[in-house]
Amino acid sequence: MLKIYNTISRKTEEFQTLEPNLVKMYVCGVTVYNDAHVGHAMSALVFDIIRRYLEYRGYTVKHVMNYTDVDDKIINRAKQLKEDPLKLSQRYIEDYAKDLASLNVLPATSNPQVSKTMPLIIKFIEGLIEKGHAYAASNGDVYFRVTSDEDYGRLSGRKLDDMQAGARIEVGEAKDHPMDFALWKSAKEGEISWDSPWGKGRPGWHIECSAMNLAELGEQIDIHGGGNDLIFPHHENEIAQSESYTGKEFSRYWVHNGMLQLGGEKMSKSLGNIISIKEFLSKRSADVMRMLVLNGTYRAPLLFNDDTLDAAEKNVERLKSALRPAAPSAKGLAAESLTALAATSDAAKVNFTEAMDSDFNTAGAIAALFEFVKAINTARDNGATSEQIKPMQDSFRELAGVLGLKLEEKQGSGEQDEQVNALIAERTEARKQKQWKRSDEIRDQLKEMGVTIEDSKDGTIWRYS
RNA sequence: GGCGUCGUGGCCAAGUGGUAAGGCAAGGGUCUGCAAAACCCUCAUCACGGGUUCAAAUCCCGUCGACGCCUCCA
Repeated sequence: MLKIYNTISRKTEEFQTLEPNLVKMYVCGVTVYNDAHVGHAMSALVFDIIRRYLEYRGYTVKHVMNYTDVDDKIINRAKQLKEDPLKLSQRYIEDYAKDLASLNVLPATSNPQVSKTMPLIIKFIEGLIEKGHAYAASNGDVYFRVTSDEDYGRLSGRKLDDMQAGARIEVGEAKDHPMDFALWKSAKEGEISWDSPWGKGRPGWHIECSAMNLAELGEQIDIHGGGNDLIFPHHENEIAQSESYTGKEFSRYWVHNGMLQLGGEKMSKSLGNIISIKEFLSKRSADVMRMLVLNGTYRAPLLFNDDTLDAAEKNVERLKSALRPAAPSAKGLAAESLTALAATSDAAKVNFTEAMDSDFNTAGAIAALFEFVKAINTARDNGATSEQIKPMQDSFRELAGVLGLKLEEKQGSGEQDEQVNALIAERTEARKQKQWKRSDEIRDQLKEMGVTIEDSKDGTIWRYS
């Protein structure tokens, strides 16, 4: 039985879908005006892992991730670059899609964009006005009336009265209540805008997601996800809008990932402590980033530093060690040992599922994968043949795949391979002659080429590292 | 100040009532010409102070501390 921690109830609940075997999951994507950073990667990875596990559990997952391509920041950046805002955002949408692909994140089922959802957004706002949940101000802005929603604040656990202390009405705003938020913002001179019943303008941030949800998944969804920095006000406001509009419970489960921490602080554009996904991938592999996430708890802050990354890298290497073949000359394992091996494999698989069922306890799932590693490596050390360990390796690889780990050994060109093989042949000959100096020279040379070698009774094996 | 999450070995981190998973690092060993990898062994009583209970890291109260949100943010 899969259990998921639900932000709105602050409890871990049994997971039940609205429709049998179908999960409708909406995850807040990014505002596209700059390179995405590893904090975005964390969120994308968390929901990729959740999606993959749900699919492994037999669900069909409709995974929607939006792109906010209409926004103040985009407009400002476009102005700076003297580029059309929609072209700019389109450029970064394609860029982000590439980043995600290079992280082995499965593409969402659909990626709606604000600029392409405009008619529904306007219709949505009109509906809210009709129902008395929103009002058009004199300046062309439209606001959501928070006092019209009795439950306002229930996701973030805030009461309207508590929130008013810090609330301010900015100059130029025409709100009835300080906490009212913009559904539609009237356009300033020369800005990109769309026609609406309230004049030229563009939608506020929150209404987009409500509208795209409705467009892609309907009135009710199973899982709504995003970073926990979005709980208030973004998700709170989404709930207010959607439930006021449809009169139905919007999302059954609210799932929020913790923030990536760089030097004890959240990594964010506004703090300027950013490492882009591209920069990261120029130094470490996608598996390492994913392992960093898997090794932690998706809801907790994730420490991103050399120590945690080095450990993640070692973890990945260790997992890979289980996939290596046995020596061709291996003499084989007795039947009873094979039975024990199969039993270990089954137990590890159960542990994996139990961990993941428990609110996606990926750290526990990784521990289960290490059970495989130990069992496979021990079997190999004890003389199992490649054939004998293969079934367990297949199970192991399948589960690693559920977490999105590729565990690929680095590949070289055929030319390189030949060169390496030639050097190894020479070294083997030198070793036969006990010419240790020459042998070690070659080993150093190979190391410089990025090749690690291992000698054993059955010969020398090597790999790119 | 308000709301929320949390504080487990040198580091990362599972575990939410019955005497502490896993990984990294460290030390010892097997293997090796030496290495490397793998394997074996060693390594914590759970921030602090009270309380509930036959029994608590796990529940309750308090203290201290960290982080997030309260303004754009994954």
